[in-house]
Amino acid sequence: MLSVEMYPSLALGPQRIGDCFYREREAPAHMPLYPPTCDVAAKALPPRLLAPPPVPNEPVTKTQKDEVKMDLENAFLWKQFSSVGTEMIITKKGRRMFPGLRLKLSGLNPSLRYILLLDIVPVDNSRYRFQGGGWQAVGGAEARLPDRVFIHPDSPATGAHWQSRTISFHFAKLTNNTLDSQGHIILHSLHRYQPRVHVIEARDVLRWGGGQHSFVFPETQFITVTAYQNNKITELKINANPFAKGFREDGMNMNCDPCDSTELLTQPTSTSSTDLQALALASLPPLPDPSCGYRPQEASYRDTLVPEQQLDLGQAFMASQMSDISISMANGMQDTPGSEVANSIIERWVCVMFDTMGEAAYTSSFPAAQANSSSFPSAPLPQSSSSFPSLPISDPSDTSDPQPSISPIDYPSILSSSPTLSSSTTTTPSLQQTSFTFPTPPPSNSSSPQSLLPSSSSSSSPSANTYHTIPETIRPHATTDASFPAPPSACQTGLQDQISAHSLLTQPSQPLQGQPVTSGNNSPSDQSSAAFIYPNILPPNPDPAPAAAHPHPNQNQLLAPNLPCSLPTHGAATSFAFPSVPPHMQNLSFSNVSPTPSLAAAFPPSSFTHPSSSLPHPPFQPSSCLAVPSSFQQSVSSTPTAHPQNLPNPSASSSYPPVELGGIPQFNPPAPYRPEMVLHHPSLLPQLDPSLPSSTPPPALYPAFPSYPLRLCQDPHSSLSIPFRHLYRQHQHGHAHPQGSYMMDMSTRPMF
DNA sequence: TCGTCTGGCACTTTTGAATGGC
DNA sequence: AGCCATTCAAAAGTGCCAGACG
Repeated sequence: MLSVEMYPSLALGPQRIGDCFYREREAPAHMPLYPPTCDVAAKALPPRLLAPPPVPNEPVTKTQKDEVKMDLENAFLWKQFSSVGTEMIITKKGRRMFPGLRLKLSGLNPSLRYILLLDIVPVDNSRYRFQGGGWQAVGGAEARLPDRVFIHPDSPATGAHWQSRTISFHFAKLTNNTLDSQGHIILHSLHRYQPRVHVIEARDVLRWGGGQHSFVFPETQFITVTAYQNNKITELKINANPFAKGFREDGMNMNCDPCDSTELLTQPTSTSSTDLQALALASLPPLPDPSCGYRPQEASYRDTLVPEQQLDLGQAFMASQMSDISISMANGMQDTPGSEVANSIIERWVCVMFDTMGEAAYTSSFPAAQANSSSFPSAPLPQSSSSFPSLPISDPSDTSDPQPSISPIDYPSILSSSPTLSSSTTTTPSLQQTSFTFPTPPPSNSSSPQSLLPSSSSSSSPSANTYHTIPETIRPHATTDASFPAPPSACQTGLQDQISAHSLLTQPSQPLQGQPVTSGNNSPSDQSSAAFIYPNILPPNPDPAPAAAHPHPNQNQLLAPNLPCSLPTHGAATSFAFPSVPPHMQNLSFSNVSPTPSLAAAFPPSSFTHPSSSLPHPPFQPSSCLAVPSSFQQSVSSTPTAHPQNLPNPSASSSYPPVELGGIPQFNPPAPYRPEMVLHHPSLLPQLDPSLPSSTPPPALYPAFPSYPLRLCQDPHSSLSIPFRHLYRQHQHGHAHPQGSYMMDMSTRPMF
């Protein structure tokens, strides 16, 4: 089982959230500085502070927030890699991602502060092997590793800050070292992952956990490797990565700054990314199908707003903490015991937040993912020629590309609600629905009129209103994986692409996802046969039916409920135990949650099941569920209706009772330093495998993962200066860190 | 034997300190 | 003394390769 022994790093102070912050500049050699721990606060933290704010009795309808839109600026580059089958090197010391995630945010409230998180979740429950020029699933995935979240160094920062520059997560590193103590994101080699970005409001020091938006860019899926398998990928990396310049035959120098976490936007579009892409692409073969050309820059995924959670921590507390955090807070820092408490509280809050986030992630990210992935293979839309997959993009400057580019598809936000924890003060229920805008239309998608595409970058883009959805569903295995490279059978026209949110919701129910996987198909042999051919090899028009017919071997297992929280099948739904979480915390934001329909929509069962997570965790209650009110759970679990088909209109779906957010006055300007933080949180581990039926608990491929209850442990290192700490999933029995560090204590997790 | 992983290597970029000039 | 620009060395990132491991 997972335990501290197994993951020593988990117990390390640095791992903690607070520790996650470090100042890049200050640290020599880019070594993360782990400030002193701030555990003391925890000890000092008065119980009352720990207690979550009371849940508002009545959800207040919250005005729809501005739609938050996120664009993947270097989507073009990602697309290039995706078309070949993106591979990411992981090393023991940690390896940066390339391409990195370069994002542009819009729709944020300039005055509010937001935290940006990056997490990487497995796409399916398979292990891959590069064979015959493609990636094939060759077996079950390995036991899931501690989940870590990378918090953007600039976090928290104002909406104006985020929107004024290109946001890059290049600092995030991937490692295969399960004992990693550097806070890197731990992944298994030869597994397929999907990065996700979460935007969380931090309205004020006292109240964090406002609306949450999660974004998934299907083209950013990748397979982890310790050495590149596909020469094409190597070529792309060498051509596009400045650090690999030495390997270029032509010595082409790419103009890009790999190190900028955020790039100030002097222009509407980040030139650097564009230039980079252009340069990188220059050497690349042209895309076969221009008609399907999509404009990464313009494309944007729209997230769904996650229920807001508020924690009313208390100003004094928050102020002190924030100051300590070195996050410049307007309120100034008070060096008082309160600060310590604040830290602890924050950590606690983070745990909770992530729990809720997890849900959010499910809602937003999954849907998107589904849509996306599905779009490739099973996209309902007509167009089709999906040349997308393996075709290289010829025109580096796709922006300039005269050819019709596919307008970004806006996916209806699956779930947008901001259930606010009712703080003592006001609670405004806010449901927000945002649509997902898929930056990259299904790969092969046909050209959609540009006009249709709202440029994500432009704040003015009206896209917010439109919920365009791509009816595609993601399939974890074989054909479904197509999301990645797979050539979509059809290209979407912008108009066509625009699908009502409702349709989006319903789509999940479509054949692919909805269809239950038969156990018979699960045989290992089947797996190999059904092997998903990573990128190119996918059949032009993957037939959903076949996919269903040849589910990944693991699928059976995958059958587990999509949502961790929705594990009712396991019977866990109601039984969640969150030792560390106060009861009311659990109920926090969701008390008002509207009935299932919305939830179901948000979390289509089929679409979310992640084999690894879901399967193994029978009883498991993801921490993500932590914040979920019982009602929510019930809805989810009880709502088999979750099937998209049954789902009500998306708009309706966003029925979460809004949690009220306190308006925090001012966050100080972003801290000068670049703190990085990695969190372990179960909640953020949604399952990307849509195809799995939620209703039936899958047979366990792996020993079931027990639940991951959140547990706060005291950490001797208290560093008031650091607001956040890494949260680790720890075995429930997890030994409290000797030093008493706070950790996410995940309930027992079997070690394999 | 095969597949995978690891560490070292050469190369490049980035960063910060040191230096010099104004 | 302060500011700015330039230079240099160290650190870090990159892919390649040979060897080790299971």
